[in-house]
Amino acid sequence: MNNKEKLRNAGLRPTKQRMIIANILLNGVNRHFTAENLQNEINSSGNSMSIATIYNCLKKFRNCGLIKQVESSKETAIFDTNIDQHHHFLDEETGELIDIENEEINLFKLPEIPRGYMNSGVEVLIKLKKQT
Amino acid sequence: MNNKEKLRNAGLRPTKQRMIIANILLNGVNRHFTAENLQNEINSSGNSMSIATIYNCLKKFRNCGLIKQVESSKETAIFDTNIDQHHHFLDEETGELIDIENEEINLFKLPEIPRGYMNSGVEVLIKLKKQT
DNA sequence: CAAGTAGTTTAGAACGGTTTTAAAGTAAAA
DNA sequence: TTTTACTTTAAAACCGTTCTAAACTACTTG
Repeated sequence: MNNKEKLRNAGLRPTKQRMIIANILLNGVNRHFTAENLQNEINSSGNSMSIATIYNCLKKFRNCGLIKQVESSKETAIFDTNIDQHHHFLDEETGELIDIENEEINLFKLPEIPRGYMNSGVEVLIKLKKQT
Repeated sequence: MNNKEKLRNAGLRPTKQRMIIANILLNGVNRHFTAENLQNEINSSGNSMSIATIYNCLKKFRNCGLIKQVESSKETAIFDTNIDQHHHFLDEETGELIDIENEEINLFKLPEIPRGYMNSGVEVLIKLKKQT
């Protein structure tokens, strides 16, 4: 399925701007990025786009499940093109994230989900520091 | 050990402001809170404190290990008086966090830590949504 | 195809949480 | 007591993100 179809399937109009972003992000190579990273990439490809549009687009993509947003206490929002359930290493010094495939972690025992709620995803974060 | 001693042990001068905050936070009852939550609490106890001081103090407390900061993609920083390794439920709608004791989750298999790094803490986040 | 309409993009302003600044104040050391 | 280093403060600055409202564009309907 091409990116135009992906957008349509997600209920999004394939505008020029969304196609530029989809072509950068949805090429099968997983990555982490911020809105600013993406704007730099758009600029250096000879295009340009308002930062507001980039945020709008990332929010729409996220709400449609085309990308994910990572839970991280960094000041800037970090997005992830890997939408499968998976986990992360976090380099606490640099903030860099490294993917951990779901199968690499085995959660043997989980607590009872509070009444009235359902589990909507489990994320494991392994914090790293430089070896001394 | 009283709070004055805790501050001294952590290498922090027990100033009036730090004592006010320590007395609120370090009373053995675990909780999550933001800088603003804390300021409201200080105000309603008849004291007052600059928001800059509150941030300074929370950062120092965190760096000394007296409190933790939670990994969360909320826009405001969330702190936690529970400094033991533990995990969280996250209500995705409200952002509310609920503690999960370390023993309630059993991580059966962990991935290999990247070369040159060491594991400095594992946090599991179980995202919750309202049952339909 | 033309006209209408609903959705989208934009620059710039506004926002909100956090950090910086620089001056005044305080704790500890000498 | 005097000195020194650290701390607090209000206000300004900062920075990532969202809002505004006007211009624009994709799609629908005739």
